[in-house]
Amino acid sequence: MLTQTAIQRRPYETFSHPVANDARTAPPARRPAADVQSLPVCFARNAEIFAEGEPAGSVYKVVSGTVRVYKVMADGRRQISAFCLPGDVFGLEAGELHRFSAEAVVASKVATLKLGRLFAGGARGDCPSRELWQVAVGTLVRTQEHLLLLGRKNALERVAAFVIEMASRTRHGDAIDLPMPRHDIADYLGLTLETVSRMFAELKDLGVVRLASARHVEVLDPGSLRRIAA
Amino acid sequence: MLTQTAIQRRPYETFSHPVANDARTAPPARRPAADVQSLPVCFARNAEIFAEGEPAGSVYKVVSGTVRVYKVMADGRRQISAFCLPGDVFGLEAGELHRFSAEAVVASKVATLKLGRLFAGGARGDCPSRELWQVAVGTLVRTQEHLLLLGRKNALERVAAFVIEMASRTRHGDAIDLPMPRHDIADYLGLTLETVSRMFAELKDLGVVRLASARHVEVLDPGSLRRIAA
DNA sequence: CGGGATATTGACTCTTATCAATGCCCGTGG
DNA sequence: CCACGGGCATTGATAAGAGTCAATATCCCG
Repeated sequence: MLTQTAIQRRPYETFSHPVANDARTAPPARRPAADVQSLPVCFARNAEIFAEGEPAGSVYKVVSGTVRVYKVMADGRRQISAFCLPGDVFGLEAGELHRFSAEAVVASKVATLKLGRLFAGGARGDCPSRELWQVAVGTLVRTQEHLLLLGRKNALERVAAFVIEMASRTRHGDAIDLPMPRHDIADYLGLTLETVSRMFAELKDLGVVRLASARHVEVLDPGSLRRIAA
Repeated sequence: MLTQTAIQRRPYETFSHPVANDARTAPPARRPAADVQSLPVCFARNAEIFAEGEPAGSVYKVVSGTVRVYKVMADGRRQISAFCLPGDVFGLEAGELHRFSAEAVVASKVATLKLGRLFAGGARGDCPSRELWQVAVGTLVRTQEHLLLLGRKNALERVAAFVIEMASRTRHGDAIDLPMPRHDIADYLGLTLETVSRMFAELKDLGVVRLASARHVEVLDPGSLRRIAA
């Protein structure tokens, strides 16, 4: 069932309170990343920079070292969405909360930039409109969600997730009318059309959906479906 | 070698010149999507809305129907990055050219929005700064690139692509110093650490790289490496 | 020099791809 | 109205790629 690798152990010395160690200037701040602005902070190897679910309000720029940005599934499967090298910025979020976690891969210096300062109150030059920003950030969120699916979910989970996604976006009660052929679904989910077909059959056998026809799916058991999609 | 499905045939009735058919108002425009602004245009099933490599200068909003946004590899493997339903916006690009193609899945109406209008010359409310915009769009581009890798590339191709990515981002001649362990690489590439290790061994056996140690990779044959990464 | 984390390698399993046959659905034309 | 045909989908048999489990091997770092 769980095809892909799960993280066996994670006995990292989780330094949840990284310590500034640029000894010349830094006071012994606690949680400096969240408060200080634009002052590079050091993180030890494997130290957490921020975690999924924490309030977001800054972005971070790697000054030296390497950072991994990742997401972990309930059962421990992990998908790293990016490695950030010096100069890279990470931690940008669409909403109020971090949707990813970030850790230093090796001892790294990271500068923090308060988001408020990055929104130009009045424009200098042309900056994107609020709507355009929403579009870009929304696309980013969806794409990142899809990364986890493609990197770490098995065929059944992918198809279940797809059904959920389509159901949530085309609300007609719990009957979905798929506009696309199996081939397209396969190319979206990184599978073959035969596998997609088989997984639909399996969801049907499990009593989770009913297939009036190939394009017409009825969700019978949303709870199980959500559980399967992981 | 080529694990994933390639598109067997694509005998779509490529309507490269979709025709506006809202008969009340529309003149018989040619290539209306690129010129008209904000006037919904109809696309037939499987009609091309834009193609990879074409100049980009607008974004598109689905009014009715469904659109697939995708990328095709040289050998025909295709990764759909998104299905766009009514209300969704697509076609936003970081640079001058479209990096994806878009087609109507079923007969669809699409509104075109010139990008110029979406950059607020003077700000109403706060809009993101140019830098922040660059960060968001850059992250988006990288994430989308990664989608193709995770959805459609096999293990050897993924590792080869990873080596290329790291080489291009950490320029020290052609010797790379990987800061992360195999486990992290695996979780980035959607593989297991054993498979990553084996693929490095294979690249070595092929004479494409040299492994001074696990963390120290030397690219011997960039051409082959690029060819393998697909 | 020793020890723990990290990496490699091997044997085997399992999921998913591949190849191929058949079935279904729907529009079209006799 | 029914038969035909073509695209699409399902199902089966088999193969291949990647995962799993397990046994070393190597590399740091103290």
